Parts: sequence; structure tokens; C-alpha cells
Amino acid sequence: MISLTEENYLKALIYLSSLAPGIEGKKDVGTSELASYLKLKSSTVNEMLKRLKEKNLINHEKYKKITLTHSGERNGLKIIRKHRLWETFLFTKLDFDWVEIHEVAEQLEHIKSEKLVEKIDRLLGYPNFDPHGDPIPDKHGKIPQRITKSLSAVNKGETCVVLAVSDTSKDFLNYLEDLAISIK
Amino acid sequence: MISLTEENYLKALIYLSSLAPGIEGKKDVGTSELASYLKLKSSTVNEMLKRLKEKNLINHEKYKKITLTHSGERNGLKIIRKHRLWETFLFTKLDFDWVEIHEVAEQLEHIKSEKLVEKIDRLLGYPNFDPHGDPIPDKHGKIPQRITKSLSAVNKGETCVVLAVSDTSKDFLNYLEDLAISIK
DNA sequence: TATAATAGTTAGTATTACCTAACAAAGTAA
DNA sequence: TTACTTTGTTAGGTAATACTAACTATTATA
Repeated sequence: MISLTEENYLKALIYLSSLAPGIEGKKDVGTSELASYLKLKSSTVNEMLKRLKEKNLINHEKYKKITLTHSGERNGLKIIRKHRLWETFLFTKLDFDWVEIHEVAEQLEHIKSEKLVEKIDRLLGYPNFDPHGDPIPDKHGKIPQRITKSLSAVNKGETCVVLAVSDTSKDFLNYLEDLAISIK
Repeated sequence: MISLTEENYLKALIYLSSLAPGIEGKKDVGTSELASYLKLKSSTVNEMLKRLKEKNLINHEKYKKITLTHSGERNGLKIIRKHRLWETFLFTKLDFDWVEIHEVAEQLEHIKSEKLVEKIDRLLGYPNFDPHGDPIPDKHGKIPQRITKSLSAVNKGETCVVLAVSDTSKDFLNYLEDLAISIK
């Protein structure tokens, strides 16, 4: 059984080991990087790394970088899937605000029920992307791909469609709302 | 802040201190009664009682019975409200089975978001009773009442409408399904 | 390359929520 | 009312998850 805390570590490791959203390729993650992302002390993280290794969820040798095992990645993707499905649910079915969905989904993502996830997925019509434009892994962990480029790479006067945001802080999302910029 | 565990104690205390569902009047609850209901040891419960008292959620004197304070009852009713709303949601919106809703709702009831509860309540059309026929407290903790009598008090040949079940075990609910008996 | 800065680890502590074992108080029944 | 049973409490222990302080290894820089 993977605890709520452990789930959050796996999710963080997936997030940190992908260089940027949508970009292929992996980056190795270190203890302090993980600690600062989770707002914990390195010593706390270090201890947890031992447990995650015991449980075969990560590979980790003393003083070396951390990588996820197949099992670790699968389990982390499950949480990400749930998070993004719940965000979509809150946004499309309950009229939650763009800026509010994240923290509620942070709680809902830990609900343990395969059936619930699948039912929510069906209710939403099996969406591929969440309200921030992030891809929703399918039940097998497969991540939908699409071609995007950074808005900063778009020329002046050129028309484009905003597909995703990588900064999901309240401030930034509110700023986008003020500019009447929305996703998809 | 009330922890998930503390919430379960409050919920249990409300359940145990009402003699039977729908019946007015309170019963005093003891440490071992609470322990056996929660499937914990008395010593564990005893320790928690200290914390709940500290937090002004219960009244408790050494070797005496336990009663909820106003705050304890309000908070417990909040959890019960959430539990029953989620059960209703799972049953009516996600086509969950009668017998499956309880354990998922046990998890969902601890999600902390006033807004979420109110939105689910609205989505469901402000229901007064859950799929088991149990009353759903409103946001102020007020519990809808209705007149019922036990099925065992109904005469042979008499026609009646089943409004609620008090046993919500899987076995019993499956048995009712076999008999094609449903609620309301 | 020597040394300073950064990253990672270990040891010891706290809290929450659980346990067992031992004991004390309250209630019941002979 | 004494003795038995049930109920409640205390003491001491464990696992998970966090912390601080002190230490060691690695990396970067002068």
C-alpha cells in the first residue's frame, strides 16, 4: 500500500524528472531539489527515499540521483491521472474557478477507488487534456501528445490558440483571466 | 484543525449517542463502546478523548461518560452531511451500486472544501435523504425529520413504502436487492 | 589543486495514532 | 457487603512523517 505522502513524492518525482511539460526526455532529480519542491527538509526526504527504495518505487544509491522504477512511474502517473480528471470534473461539472481547482484536486487525487476514477472519466467523456491544458494519462499510463510551441516563440501579429499553461499559480491564472486568455 | 481521525471519532460519537436512526433523544457513550465501534483498543480511544477534550469537542471526566460539545456536534454533523451527500452523488450521478457507495464516501467525506460540498449539494438538487434513506443535515446542521415506523410494526397484508434501512452492511443490502426492495 | 559551497546523510527529537500489559474504578450479583 | 466482572486509565512501546543539528561527500571555483 502506498501512503498519501508516498504518492506525493512519486508525483513530485515525475514532475521534476520531466524537464518541462510536453517535452520528451528525462532529467535526474536530487534529494534537495525534491525537498525544496515539496517544501520539506532534505533529511526528511532522505528518509522517505529509503522507504520508496524498499518498496521498489525508486532507484537510489547513496549520494546519487533518484530515478523512478517502472512501478514508481506507473503509480505516480495514476495520481496525476486522478488529479487532472478531478480538476476537469470540478471545472466542467461544478463550475469551479480555474484558480481554485488545483488545491481541491490535491485532496481528491488520493481517493482510492479504481471504479470512481473510471466513472468520473466516463462522465467527462474521456478527456485528453485538463483545464490547464495538461495531458491526462489514460488508465494504462499513456500520455496524450500534441504539438505546441511556447507563446514567446510566436511572432508579433501572428494568431495562435493557447493550449496550455505551465505556471498554475493563482496570481498567473488570475492575470490570464484579466487578459481574457483561456485554454483551448 | 480537526484531523481525519478526529473527524471519525466525532462521527462515531454522533452515531452512538443517538439511540437509533430517527429516534429523538440522546444516549451517553462510554470509552469501550466507542472503542469497539471504531475497532480500536480502549487505551487508544482514551488518549484521543484527551485531545478531543483539549480541543473542546467533547465533555469528558475521568471514568465518566462522553458527550459532545456544541462544537463537536456541529463538526460531526458536517462530516455526516458530506458523507451522505457524496453517497447520493455516487448513487445518482455515477450509477454506483447501493452496496458500494459507503466505503468510497468514507474517504470523500474528509475532503476539506466548503465550496465543494455546496456545489455537490446544488448539483444534486439539495436532497433531504441519502440512498439509504438517512437524513442529510443541512449546512447549519439541521436534520430533516419524517415519520416512519419499523417494518416489523407493519401488519401482514398491509401496504407500505420503505423509506430507510438501518443496517447498511453489504450482506443486508444485497439481500434487499434480491427481494427487489428499494428505498423511497 | 586546495578550499569553499552545495548536496546528501546520520543522529536524535517530536507528534499522531496505534498497540499490549498492568492496574484502578465502577457496576453487578451472590 | 464482599467478590466478580466490566469499564476505564496509565505506562511504555512502535511506525510514519516531520524537524534541527552535526557531519560527510561531491562539485565548483579561485
